[in-house]
Amino acid sequence: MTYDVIFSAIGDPTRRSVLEALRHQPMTVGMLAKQMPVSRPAVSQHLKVLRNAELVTVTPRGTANEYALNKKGLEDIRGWLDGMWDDALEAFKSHVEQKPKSKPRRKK
Amino acid sequence: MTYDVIFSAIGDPTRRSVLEALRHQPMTVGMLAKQMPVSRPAVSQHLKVLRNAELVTVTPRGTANEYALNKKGLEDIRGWLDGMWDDALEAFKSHVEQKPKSKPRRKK
DNA sequence: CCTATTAGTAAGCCATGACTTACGATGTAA
DNA sequence: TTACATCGTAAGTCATGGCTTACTAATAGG
Repeated sequence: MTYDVIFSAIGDPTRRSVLEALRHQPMTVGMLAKQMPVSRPAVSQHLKVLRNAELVTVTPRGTANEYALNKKGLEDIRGWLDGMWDDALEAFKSHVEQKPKSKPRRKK
Repeated sequence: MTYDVIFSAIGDPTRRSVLEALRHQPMTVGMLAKQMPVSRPAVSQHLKVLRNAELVTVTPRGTANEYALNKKGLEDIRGWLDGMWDDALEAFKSHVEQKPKSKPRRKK
């Protein structure tokens, strides 16, 4: 697992739309494409990226492929976020006593 | 606030490096640039994006500009993540009884 | 079988954005 | 004031990646 793969995956708005469409129930590629502004192959390519980032899983059902959210990827994101928080809170605490700011700059 | 701005901001690996460098203590642009593989103007441009996403804050100190993490952006990310979880957990539960998968495809 | 449905891949186009160098603006200190 | 340090922005280059239109593969059903 690399954060690069995960964050570049959710960095794309179309892919986030896919994830949000899968929040309530699994869907096939065709169903997803039908409610999105891009073509089915485009959705297919996005799903490949999401699969690689372990953000979705696939289950073949006949000729259809059913995609669903994958907890793994979401947990990875949470892990990164928690790591940021822990250290950040420390940093915030040790900077409650702010040093004085310099005088404001003249506007151009 | 838009998730587009936030997620496209953290989608870039260099910008995530910046955030991680700021986890422990605030830093100036020069300090950040010194420990990164890109030029100072590049860092400056990234900081502009991070500022716009409310992921960092600036404090002028003389001619130097000190950047620090901004809780706001991190909280926004957590918000998105929590939203995904709530609905996703429901979906997971209602699919514990899996329908049978079709027979596997022949390999090409 | 033969056809229809569903989906992944290949190839190519094109916009977005990440980077560099050059420059201008601001604040500090002698 | 002059020189220096620090920074943001402008302009231009170039690679990345998201999209479309073919095309191919695989399964279900008559």
